[in-house]
Amino acid sequence: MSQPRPDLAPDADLSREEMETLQREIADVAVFDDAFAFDTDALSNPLAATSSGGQPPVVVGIDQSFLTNADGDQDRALSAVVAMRGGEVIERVFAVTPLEIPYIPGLLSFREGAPILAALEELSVTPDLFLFDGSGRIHFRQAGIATHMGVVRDVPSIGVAKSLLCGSPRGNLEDLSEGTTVGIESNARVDAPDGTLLGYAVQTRQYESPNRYINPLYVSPGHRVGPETAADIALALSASYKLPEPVRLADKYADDAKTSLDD
DNA sequence: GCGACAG
DNA sequence: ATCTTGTCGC
Repeated sequence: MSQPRPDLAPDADLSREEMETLQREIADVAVFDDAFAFDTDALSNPLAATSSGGQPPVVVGIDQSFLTNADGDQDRALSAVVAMRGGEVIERVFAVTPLEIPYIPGLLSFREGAPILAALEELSVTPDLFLFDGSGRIHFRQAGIATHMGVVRDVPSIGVAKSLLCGSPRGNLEDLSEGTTVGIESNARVDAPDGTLLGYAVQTRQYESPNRYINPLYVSPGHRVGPETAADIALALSASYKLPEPVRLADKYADDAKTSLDD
């Protein structure tokens, strides 16, 4: 059984090359297959009494917003964490930490990892699953923020991104019907054999009629979850909105908490 | 050199 | 991510 790896936590003081080396190490220990004990069917059902007789699993959604100083510069990141069980919110916490580095595609976890880990420390319930706003295995070095955080805490995790960082869709992504998934495989930009399945484009919501259509989500394994299960869970946790509820609520909480701070 | 690029 | 009104469609 794997263990938490606090030694692999993101360090914003590392050189860019060291960050990339750390990401390859993280991808190496990450598990991109189902390796969890909770009951997937009980994720969104409030009354689900699991086969083992316990409570439904605790799903935690995580998202960030940014705070500005007097000069108008973004100087702090706010991480919002929303814990849900059986479709209901059971706890919310957030943490603010100073921003050390700018946003660099592929190095997001080194910018946002500190506030996330700090916020997770505040959580009193024990998470069974993390849902991140960002990529997991769909990443140049197969170590997006969902993978990085999942490995450090050794908690099953899934990356839910609104746009595609890298990789190639195995089919057309325009105007997919609700519930449809399209595989995303590695290409030359990804540190994996070409054709490796990295995740799925997932159409959680779609308009009924013509003209406009909603873009899919890009769901990928973070840690201890396989690509199919990750896509299934994203669909199961999406209600009336495009984003799965835990992520959508974390997104809103990050915004509300930010507003309540610099009011 | 040129293009791509989560949040 | 963030800055932001109106506006198209159900």
